[in-house]
Amino acid sequence: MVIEIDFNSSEAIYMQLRNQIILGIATSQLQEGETLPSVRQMAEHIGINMHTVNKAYTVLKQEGFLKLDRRKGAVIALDIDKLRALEVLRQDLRVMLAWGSCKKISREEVHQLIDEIYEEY
Amino acid sequence: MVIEIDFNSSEAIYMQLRNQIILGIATSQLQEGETLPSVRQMAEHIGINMHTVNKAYTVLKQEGFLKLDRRKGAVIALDIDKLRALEVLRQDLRVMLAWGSCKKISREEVHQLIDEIYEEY
DNA sequence: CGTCTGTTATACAATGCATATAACAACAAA
DNA sequence: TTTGTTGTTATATGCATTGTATAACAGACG
Repeated sequence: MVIEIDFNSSEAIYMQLRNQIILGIATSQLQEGETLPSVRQMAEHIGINMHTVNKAYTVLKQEGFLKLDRRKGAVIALDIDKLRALEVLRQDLRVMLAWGSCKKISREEVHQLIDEIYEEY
Repeated sequence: MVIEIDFNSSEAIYMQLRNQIILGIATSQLQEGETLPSVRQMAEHIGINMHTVNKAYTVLKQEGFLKLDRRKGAVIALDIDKLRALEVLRQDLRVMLAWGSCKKISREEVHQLIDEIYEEY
């Protein structure tokens, strides 16, 4: 799986890495049980510091996407709390859709956008 | 319109204020041409610093929600670049839906969530 | 033993956030 | 014209975040 970091982005590097790994899981490029490169390997590969990768992994662990094992390294392991996830998603979508609504994006256009994005999976 | 800031939130105060104003516009509690309280009044009202309000207003201006007038103060004025807005929304939704997909939230559940949120408008 | 793993600690510089005080120019109303 | 308001700008301080750097530790494996 290809990881690309935009060093000119205002988004934190560890968040970019987090997002790309989540996208990788959603698109089945990364599958449950699969191991990610170690923090040192990944850091070397991307050209960033070890601790920045470690922070991304720690966040992913906290969010229920990874399990960190001293033996095996970072393993994709999904912990699913669906009710909680739906509530988080609802709060995030509220602001985002309000933003879109102000930009005159209709409900139908949002639905279409959702379908287009889900086609990528 | 009631503004409520959560000082314990990890989200920046100026972003909370920005989001609530956007929600206010989307729900028609704030309408085009209406003036917001001045930076000093709003700061006094919420109990935060003037510059924090100013930053929120500046962001909203930059995003095309406000016009700042030395005479009238901060006026709701929507500048709509729909093509650009759709692209921004798509990028944000991609990560968010990937996150939800990992949490086993189906396409249909997202559609339903969208409808529920749009009901609030 | 040597090498890998995640983990932790410390330090440093740069940036972002929030506050504080102060001043300025432009406008409105007294 | 004076007074008060507006957004705007400047400077300063304290604190947290971000990213980097170096280092060490304990557990696991060959």
